[in-house]
Amino acid sequence: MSGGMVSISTPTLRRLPHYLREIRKMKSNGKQYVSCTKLSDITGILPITVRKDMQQAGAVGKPKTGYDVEQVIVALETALGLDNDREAILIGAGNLGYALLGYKGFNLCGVDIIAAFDSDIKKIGQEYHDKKILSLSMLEDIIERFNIKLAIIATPPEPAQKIADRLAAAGITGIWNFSPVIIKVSDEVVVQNVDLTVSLSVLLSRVSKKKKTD
Amino acid sequence: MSGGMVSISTPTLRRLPHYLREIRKMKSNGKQYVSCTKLSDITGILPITVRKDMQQAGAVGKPKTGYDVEQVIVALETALGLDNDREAILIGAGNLGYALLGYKGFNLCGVDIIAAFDSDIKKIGQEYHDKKILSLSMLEDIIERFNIKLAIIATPPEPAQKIADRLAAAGITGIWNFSPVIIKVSDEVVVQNVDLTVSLSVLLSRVSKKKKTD
DNA sequence: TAGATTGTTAATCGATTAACAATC
DNA sequence: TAGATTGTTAATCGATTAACAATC
Repeated sequence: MSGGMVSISTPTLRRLPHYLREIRKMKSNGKQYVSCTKLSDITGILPITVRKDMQQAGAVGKPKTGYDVEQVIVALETALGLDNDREAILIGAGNLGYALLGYKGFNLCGVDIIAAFDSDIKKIGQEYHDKKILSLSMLEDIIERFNIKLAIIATPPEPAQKIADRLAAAGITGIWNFSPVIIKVSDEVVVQNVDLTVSLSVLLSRVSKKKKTD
Repeated sequence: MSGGMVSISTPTLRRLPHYLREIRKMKSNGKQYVSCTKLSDITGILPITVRKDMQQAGAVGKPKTGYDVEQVIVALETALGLDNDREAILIGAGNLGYALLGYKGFNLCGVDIIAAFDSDIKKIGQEYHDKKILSLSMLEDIIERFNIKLAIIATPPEPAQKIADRLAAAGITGIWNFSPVIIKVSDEVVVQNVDLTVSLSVLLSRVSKKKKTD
């Protein structure tokens, strides 16, 4: 659909979901138009930044009125790749895996976890949040049979790289990695890391810096 | 202790934990020195970037030999604010909260969750991963009595802002926010967001962009 | 010594912000 | 019309990368 041949920068990509969430709220409140200044007020992001982000997302607005809510939602969803539903699998049904299996935010992104894998025989065959836990030996079979492209790694760090290798070989193109380790994959696979120790460290650093400068 | 009066940039702050993790491994393997090129090989980060990061962290190395493992660990821990232990509380004992209560990564950061809070009467009084679930009405009391400075918000988005207001008023200076909403606080409080919907959206966007350009 | 590595200074690149024109 | 808002072009800022000197 044209519109977005331009590549979207990572900082912008990170802000888009916030706009989308707020605009969806407005839509359900019956609003028809939204302006950058309005979004700026809500999110705390500078109006000019919002405008630039909208531009990158391929949204087109009308001077004075702003952006059509329906249209801008479509633009943002397309830019974020939420426009087509996706099925995902999860590897590692520990504490974090369990929480992710019950996480509702996935629906907002059009993602549905169809199965989870673990190596613990005691877990295999059980259901967590209505999702079946399968043996890791079935990994490739399920990926290929259901043509899965998206995988979530929620294992300890040690097996993460090997799991990633198996996923890539089986045809996975996107890996959401919660394991605190840097995973190396070929260029065809996209890895998005959520390293909680990194995030916590950044918080601690900022807090103690603030304390020092007081 | 001088060393680090210079403020550390966010991108650098994000990379430091990776170096720290790998250098700790080296230490336990008996290594005495580590070079930027070595760290680059392991992490995939450019050597010059590693060197610049080390500089920001206040690490001092020797030409030809590299950085003393013991010394650089101290430097990184100090830069990351991991040098003093911290007690934290958690608000919202749902799926995610439960997982966080059992998360081992906290120890690596010197953080210990001493209690969790929830509004659900059925949960109050129970123990998750050996941590007591307390009533939200006791929030301020516990924070002040134990002089807690760090809080983790793992509630749904709706109550998050109000919780944050209560936390700030009670003396919390650092908030780790897992709720998918932008929290507004005064300048004295540091908020670090872990918005899973944002992270997942970024992944989806990258995957679908890659698909288009093939 | 020679060579590898750190430390430092400069160049490049990209994101943010500012200024202003266009338009409904 | 007047004013608010988008769209666009330019300026600023900061992070990354490159080049090279210093040093063990």
